[in-house]
Amino acid sequence: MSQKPASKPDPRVRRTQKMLRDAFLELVLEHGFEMVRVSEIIEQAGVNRATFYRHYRSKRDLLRSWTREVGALLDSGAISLEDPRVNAGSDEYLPAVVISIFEHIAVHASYYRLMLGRQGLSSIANDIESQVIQFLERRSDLFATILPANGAPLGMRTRAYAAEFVGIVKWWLEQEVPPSAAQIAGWTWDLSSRLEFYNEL
Amino acid sequence: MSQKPASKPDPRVRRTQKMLRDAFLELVLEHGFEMVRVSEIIEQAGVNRATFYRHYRSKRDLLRSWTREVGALLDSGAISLEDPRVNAGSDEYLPAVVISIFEHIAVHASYYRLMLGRQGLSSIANDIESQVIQFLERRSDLFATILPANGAPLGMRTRAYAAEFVGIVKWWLEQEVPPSAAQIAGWTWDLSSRLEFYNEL
DNA sequence: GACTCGGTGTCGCATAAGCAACAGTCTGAG
DNA sequence: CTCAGACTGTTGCTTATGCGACACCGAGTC
Repeated sequence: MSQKPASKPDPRVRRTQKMLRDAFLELVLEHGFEMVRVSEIIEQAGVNRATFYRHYRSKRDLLRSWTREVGALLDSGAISLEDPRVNAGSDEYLPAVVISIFEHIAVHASYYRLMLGRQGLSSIANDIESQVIQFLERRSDLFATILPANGAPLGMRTRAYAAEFVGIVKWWLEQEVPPSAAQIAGWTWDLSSRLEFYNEL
Repeated sequence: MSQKPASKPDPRVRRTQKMLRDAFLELVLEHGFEMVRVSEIIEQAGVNRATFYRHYRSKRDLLRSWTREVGALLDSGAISLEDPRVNAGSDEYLPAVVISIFEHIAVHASYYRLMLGRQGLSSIANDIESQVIQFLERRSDLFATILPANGAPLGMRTRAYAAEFVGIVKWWLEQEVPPSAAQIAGWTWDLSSRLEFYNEL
């Protein structure tokens, strides 16, 4: 879909990490983070104890390593910023990356609900927001030009937009009948454009 | 469930074989047996080519090896012949093994439909029936006493019962709303007891 | 014929995963 | 206190898998 030859790691590694994460997710959803034991994770995943510790130092580390991937996912999705598939003919410009990010979240909704839900692990939610911030800062070359400026420092706008984005995602994950990824992406983009509106005052 | 310490094979082996079988099943259902290439199987399964050939000599071998397990599954299920969990208090005696066999089939219904369906691979269907026959012969010590005799040679009764059983399974797999495993097991058992009825004539 | 081309099957080497054993920590029961 | 049990990390060794390379074989195609 979006990742092409981006340095393939060993398939065995991807497999076991996926098994461990799936098992972990299921157990946390069932019993809560604190109650989950490493021994339960590896049993559920069908993975050896030694193998678990070759990848993670603890269950918290498993969580963090997953969160770290958010940044990588954002980066890989950002490739499609030039992808003109969205609203190519429309007068509204909506970068495809925004949609693909929400699509990614929709696919992994159970993960994100675990991390960002109301009773979720707030420390992890902070980590995720940090990833978003760092992404925006990494790609400030892109967003500084795309996102309208209103005189406020770029750093401040970055932080504001990151927080706004995470807030929207949290709201989205709470909806009974959530709007489509494209729909929410459009609204999100409109919101970010309000800076331009202020500008015109 | 039914297998306890029965000589655990390497988890990695079980995993890759399951991945290969799942991929194979999906591809055969989609394109038919002949059209499926080994290279497609391994790609779908995410397994290396060399690994495939370490387990199977060809796609036919994959199929056969799976069929061979039918016998093992029957054997492992037959352990529960003494298990009195079914109809323990009823006047009807229904060996638990009969139910567990049908439960097994229900769980793997997609597999069995592939093998035994009308447009299925008849050679494999024959293999499966052979497995059932061999099972009944292996455990003739059990079934010779449980299944009523009517004077006909044991060999003939074995063949008749095996064919009957496979026929029932085929019918079961065709039903839109199939009866429960317990239900079909009860009927099957009743049918096998008709020999007793003939006896009383 | 020679020639790609796509698929098959096999090899040796590198590495991830499994396993069994171990010591360390904590908690609760006696 | 002491012991037992459960869980955690860690370690060497074994084994299965991944990988790349290779030869092989049809079926088209020039």
